Amino acid sequence: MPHYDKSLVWFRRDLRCDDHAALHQALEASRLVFCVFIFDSHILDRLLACGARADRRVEFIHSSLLSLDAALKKHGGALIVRHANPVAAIPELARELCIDAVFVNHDYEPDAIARDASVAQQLKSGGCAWHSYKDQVIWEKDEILTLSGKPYSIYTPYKNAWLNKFQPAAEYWDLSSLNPWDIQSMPGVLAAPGRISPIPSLKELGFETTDLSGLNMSPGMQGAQTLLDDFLPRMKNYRDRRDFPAIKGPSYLSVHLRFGTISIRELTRRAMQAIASGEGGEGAMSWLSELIWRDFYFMILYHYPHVTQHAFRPEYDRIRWESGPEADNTFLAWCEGRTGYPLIDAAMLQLNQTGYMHNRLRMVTASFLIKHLGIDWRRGERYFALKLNDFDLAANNGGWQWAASSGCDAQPYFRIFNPVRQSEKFDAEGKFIRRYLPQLAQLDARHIHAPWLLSEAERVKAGVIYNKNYPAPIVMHDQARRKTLARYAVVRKTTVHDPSV
DNA sequence: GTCGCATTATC
DNA sequence: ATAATGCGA
Repeated sequence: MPHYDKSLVWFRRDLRCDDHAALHQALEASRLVFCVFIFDSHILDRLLACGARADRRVEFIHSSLLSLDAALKKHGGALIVRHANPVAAIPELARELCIDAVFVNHDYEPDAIARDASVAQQLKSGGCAWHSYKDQVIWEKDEILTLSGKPYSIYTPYKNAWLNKFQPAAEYWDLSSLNPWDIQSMPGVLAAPGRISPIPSLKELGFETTDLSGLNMSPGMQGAQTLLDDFLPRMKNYRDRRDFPAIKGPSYLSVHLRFGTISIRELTRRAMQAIASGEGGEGAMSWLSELIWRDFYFMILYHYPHVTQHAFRPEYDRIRWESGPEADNTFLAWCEGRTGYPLIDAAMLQLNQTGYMHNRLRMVTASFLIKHLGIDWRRGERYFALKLNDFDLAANNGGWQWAASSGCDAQPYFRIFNPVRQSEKFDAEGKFIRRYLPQLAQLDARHIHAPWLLSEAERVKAGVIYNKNYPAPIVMHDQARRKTLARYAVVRKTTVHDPSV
């Protein structure tokens, strides 16, 4: 690595200044280090085109940038923030500041890879170096391969290989590869340009403030640390509590992992230390496994970028999904939580009202859209992308393809979640349902999962009136199940012989 | 080639 | 009990 006079760290989905690979490397190799974030005008325009002037994610980023800027200022630096097309703006800024090298962390999304390639090419032709580092995953793209040198497509062997990548040590694993990237005691110095324009306000970006604070969502590194501190004592219970939407089982850190306001190495270290010390119970391994799924889906997206458009398994693109006005209506009913299945509707209301949906419910609602309403999983994927605060292309796509049975290591196509069984199992008392559907609150725990099983008189007695305050079920499970099995028959390689013949 | 096995179930 | 299929060693 040559030594540079002036470098630029381009922040993207890594909005923190601790344990930051690119920032560390820049400070290692440069005399002065400038920092920049670009609000990508393409992305913001697309959000505004959807009418989303109030987007929690834009506010989350904006607020996280203010804290990042404040933290950088404490060390003599500052965050340059611009609203532009980064493909033009980064080379431009590099020229303005006479930058010798730009440092970033790898991004694995197809569009981001193309964007980075274009920026890197321009910089290089202008005599500026480009350095990109692994930061947002533990083991990336080509670090975990099968014995034949190919990427894994089945999670369990991938996970085993992922774990085995850590050398054994006296304390279980050698975790030195998870040590934080040092920022504090580096040779390089953070710098701020002489004339720096203030960070644009949300309003100047074309957006409005949202209900982030009302939702008790704290952006920035501090917000992430608060959540982590809250989760650490609960980690050992994670496996046993994670599946119940009415209780506080998960860490709620996904949005911070999305924007990099916390380091994946810190979380992984915490989990693996808890496992090694024996204090993590079953929960720590179960939580670590979720972090490994995250690496897995980044790896899949990198190697198989076609998954953003097509099924991972091509034969699943042969499926004929429901389309036309009637399908549009059922899709809208699903979006708005009007399916008549209380758990589904409560989950969709949680998503619509808070931008969050419990993981168990992401599976149940996805399965319902695909396998009860017969609607193309891509439509559901797009809706989640629009609504989820923690939306991440790799994980969202992986999850939807899993539910559609079309992905790598997906659930088998003939496995169709029964929304009532799921409701009875994971919200037995109906506590979560009642939180979002107060009109069902008077139904007792036995009937709240399937109100249509009550007589009309009993429903009315509990204050539930069809087409007035709650809809009749949009589809019946048995019928939908049979229809879906028929729909999925096109993916079968063999024909089943009728045993009676 | 062969064999064990596969996140989150359902009836 | 089920009821597939192909991955990965």
